[in-house]
Amino acid sequence: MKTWNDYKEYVKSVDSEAQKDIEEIENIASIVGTLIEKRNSLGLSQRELASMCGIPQSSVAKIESFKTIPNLDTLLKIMKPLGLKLTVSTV
Amino acid sequence: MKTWNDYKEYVKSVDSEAQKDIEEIENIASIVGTLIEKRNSLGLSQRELASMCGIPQSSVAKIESFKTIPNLDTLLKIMKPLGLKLTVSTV
DNA sequence: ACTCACAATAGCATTTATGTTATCATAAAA
DNA sequence: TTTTATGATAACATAAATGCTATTGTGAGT
Repeated sequence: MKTWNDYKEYVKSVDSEAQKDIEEIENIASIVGTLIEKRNSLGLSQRELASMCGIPQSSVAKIESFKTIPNLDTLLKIMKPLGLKLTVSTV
Repeated sequence: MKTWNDYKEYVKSVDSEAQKDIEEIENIASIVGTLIEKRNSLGLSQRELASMCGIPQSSVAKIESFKTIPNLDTLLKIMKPLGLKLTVSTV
């Protein structure tokens, strides 16, 4: 069983430019992962959350399952009822 | 001369559901505004920043002038060379 | 077995962001 | 006055997200 790190190292060995793409993927995964955890910790189903956001359940599912990368406005719509906010800070 | 707050109050008086839309707009404006300030403080032109991101200058301009709301991945591409990161936190 | 809630997915239309290239208006500098 | 750099914008094609509706597979509970 290969781990995510195994794939990461492989991709970087094949494509030296992959580093920043990988960082971006992990960044997105981290943000979306936080959404999922928060939704679960609040005991909300995708349908419930979606109706709070005013977006369809299918859109929530696509984002949570990494089928699509959300727009900033959609992301904020979802974060709002979860009590989450997006902050820009310096590295 | 009407201010942004004047328009805000007017819209809210006409549409009571407008509150969260307004918050979302201000949230996006805050994030994009930070990008603009940071780019300027670094003395970078849109063209220079765009080439660092691997995206066209027109895309940067459209986002900075609020012609489009960026995707999460595009936003992260732009933030990277500016030394900015996106953080999810609880309200 | 049956029901129920759930996440995932499918098909389709529509909207929107993105890429590409080029141009425009402006202001600053030569 | 004539470059030069800059941000904004235009037109078009393509890619992608979203909305809408419905369905599927799965697991929990009855």
